[in-house]
Amino acid sequence: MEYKSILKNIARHITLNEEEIVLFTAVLKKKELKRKEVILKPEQPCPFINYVDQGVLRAYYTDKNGNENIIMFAVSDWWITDMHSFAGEKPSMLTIEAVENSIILQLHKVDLEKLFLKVPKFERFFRIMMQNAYVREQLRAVQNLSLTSEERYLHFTKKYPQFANQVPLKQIASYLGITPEFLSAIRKKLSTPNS
Amino acid sequence: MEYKSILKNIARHITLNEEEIVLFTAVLKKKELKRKEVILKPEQPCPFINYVDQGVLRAYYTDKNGNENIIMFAVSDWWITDMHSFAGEKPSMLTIEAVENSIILQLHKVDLEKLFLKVPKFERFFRIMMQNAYVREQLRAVQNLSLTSEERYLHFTKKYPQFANQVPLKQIASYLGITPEFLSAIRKKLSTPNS
DNA sequence: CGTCTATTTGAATGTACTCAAAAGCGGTGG
DNA sequence: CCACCGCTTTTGAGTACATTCAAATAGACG
Repeated sequence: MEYKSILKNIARHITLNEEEIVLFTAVLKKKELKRKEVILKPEQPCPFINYVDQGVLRAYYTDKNGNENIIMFAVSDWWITDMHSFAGEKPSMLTIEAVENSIILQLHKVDLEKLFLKVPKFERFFRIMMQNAYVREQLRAVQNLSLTSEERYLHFTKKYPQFANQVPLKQIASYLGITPEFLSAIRKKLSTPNS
Repeated sequence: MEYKSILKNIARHITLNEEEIVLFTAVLKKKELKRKEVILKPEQPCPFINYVDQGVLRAYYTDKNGNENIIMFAVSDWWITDMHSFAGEKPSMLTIEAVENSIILQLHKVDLEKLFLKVPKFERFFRIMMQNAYVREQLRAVQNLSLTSEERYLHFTKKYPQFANQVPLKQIASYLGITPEFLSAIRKKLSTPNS
């Protein structure tokens, strides 16, 4: 079954019958992405949300100096989009790109709006999903304000051990809001038996 | 009408009939808060969300060094809670406190759950509310990663001019993630006709 | 008016950045 | 299969941004 993992993801919060499953899966668009393939560029509209079936994606903001600031990673079983653009139908600020070869399922906004009307349970599902996303961001804000760079790095590797292996140091540094050089120095310090 | 502003807030996203308005307003609990009055302390459960009818509230995290890190402010017509604690029924990490004399309307979790069953439209309302909260946090994350302290301060005063007047400098510094001394220096620099 | 807290000032310090260059690593083509 | 290319990671020196600490000044509230 192609949609096994996304249906399991949905089932964590709402229960769908056969008919609803068909309605839902019918609007999903599967995409296979190659490493470094970009699915969203700044200034474009972002009329879809993406479920990561396999692989890793990242979303980043390119600032006026040309630096990439990584806002989030998404591994298997995560959802990722530029929510600001998706919800408000505004031009995107972010780039979304595959970190490695990946498979995603895209859900388009028009299809989602129809789905809300036909199967109102999905309002509940997305309410809970948004709530979780908000909580995650709020926790991240707490950590950025209260922890040092070293503590944030340790917390990151503990919380997302899969990322630490799949994602280059440079990108982890960007996510943590520090330079790659400085993260390299932190790693060195942590690896030397403290003397 | 006591509930005029909260009903207008709701009406931005869903339409309620007379009966639904009664059901909703019946579960709201009005509270008058004095300056510095605390409505949530760390480790307590947080079974309510708060609508700010008048005044200003702040939510902050107290780290292991005893420093207060302000996560958010809420002025009139905003909602505030420790969403991590509210949604997950976990002990709170935050303190929520009135910055000045305020009036809030509290909505308790059990009442909200009942409301979701009786009036499913509220799932939609809170879905949109969570979505907006998530977008706000994501924008803040972008700014924290890509702007300097000075730029963040300017952005803050532009976006929330009401806060800059109602909230002490010390708390703005805490929200921006810098020390009061340094914010004072930024202000001084900005006020001197650049020479 | 006096007390308490917030803000400003300045000096010394530390954290993290920039820039430049070397070393490592993976993929590709000859 | 090895040599080369491009990109990532490491290293180090010098610098800038932001903090800590201490003390003076200003403001707010009872």
